[in-house]
Amino acid sequence: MELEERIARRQATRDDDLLVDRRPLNPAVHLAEPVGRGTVLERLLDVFDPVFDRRLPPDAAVYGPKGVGKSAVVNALFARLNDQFGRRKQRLGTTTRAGTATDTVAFVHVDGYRTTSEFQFYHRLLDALVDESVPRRGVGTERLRERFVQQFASPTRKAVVAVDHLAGENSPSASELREWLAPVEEDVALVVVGRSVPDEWSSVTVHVPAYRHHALVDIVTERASQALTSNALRHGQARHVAEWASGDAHDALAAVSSAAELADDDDADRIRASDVDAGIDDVPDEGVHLGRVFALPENRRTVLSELLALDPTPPIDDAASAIADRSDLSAGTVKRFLYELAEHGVLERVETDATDGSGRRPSRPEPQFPTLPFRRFDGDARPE
DNA sequence: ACCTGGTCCCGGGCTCGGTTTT
DNA sequence: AAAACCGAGCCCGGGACCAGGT
Repeated sequence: MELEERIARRQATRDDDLLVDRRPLNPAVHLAEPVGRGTVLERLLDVFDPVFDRRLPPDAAVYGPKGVGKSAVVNALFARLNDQFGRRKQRLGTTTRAGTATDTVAFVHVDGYRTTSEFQFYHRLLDALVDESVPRRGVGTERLRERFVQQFASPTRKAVVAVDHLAGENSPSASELREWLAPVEEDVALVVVGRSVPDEWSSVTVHVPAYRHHALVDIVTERASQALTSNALRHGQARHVAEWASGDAHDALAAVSSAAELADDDDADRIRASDVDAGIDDVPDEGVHLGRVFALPENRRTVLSELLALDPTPPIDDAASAIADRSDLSAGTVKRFLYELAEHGVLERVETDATDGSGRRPSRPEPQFPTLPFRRFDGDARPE
């Protein structure tokens, strides 16, 4: 920790709040330096080894269960490698004459949650590769693709593109990505990141295993020490949460974050057992990652936060009209959003037992993500 | 048979960048 | 140079239709 940070923390603690800085506990935000992922990093560096000779590495699939730091590792590694081997961004349409510059390999990391169409795919890549702003509207997909392909007109220009969160409901599939990259397949390597290896994947694979217990305890302890006053989270509590999360850092951080907020709201001077229990309780089994919720379009997120304000959750129809009253969306649209979110696993429809009259029984939309951290962190610390 | 919940899908409007006309 | 126009993707609204329960 830097000296300045330490001093800032002292100042912040003067009002003796338990919670000094909640950001390190945000489960959707990765640390610049991944903890406990040494072997995975080595394995990835093996795959990317050709780049040290300025050659293009092979395609690769990075896979492993939820919350084990796949994105964290790829994100951190790509940032460093791009600093090392990527060239400064260049203007659209200008290419360096062959031989006047050394070969460069740009490393670009895009999020599949936010990249749902071919247009957006090229847009994000161009945004990372060129200096000037890339139009979001008013220009066709065809045109963007041409500009993208043009980036690789120079034989010295290459790129490694990582697409995160593959196999999400709206995320593109590996075969779609291959199609989109087909015009530049000689110059671009594709790295896919997801829960499993895509079908018919014939290139390299790198497995990211769940965190071991002690590694997860380290992560929780490290982040808690940055976020809270000292000893606010006891070691036994960290171990307890890590045990419960069984290797899933997202769930563990969500639980600790909620526990800290609850304790802080009560002006407690340390996290109590009841806070930990409540924090754990707020994290659904088999829920979705908060990062995925934060990646939703703004209107869906406002619908979600309005939904959380309704307690207890009413049946979908009532919920939709209540939310519509408080927003500028129509009840029909809100209803459709709720059904879509349930379809994508963000909400779960729970059948009510109300049997008023005839017709099919309605269901209530229950959140399938940690709601306390959602309320605290939505809007801030969103990448891109 | 009838009712209500749930799914699917498409037209139109919005916004923004590019292009043509004034 | 400014203004008017056009066309791109995206989002909302809502209708048509299907599913499940009495």
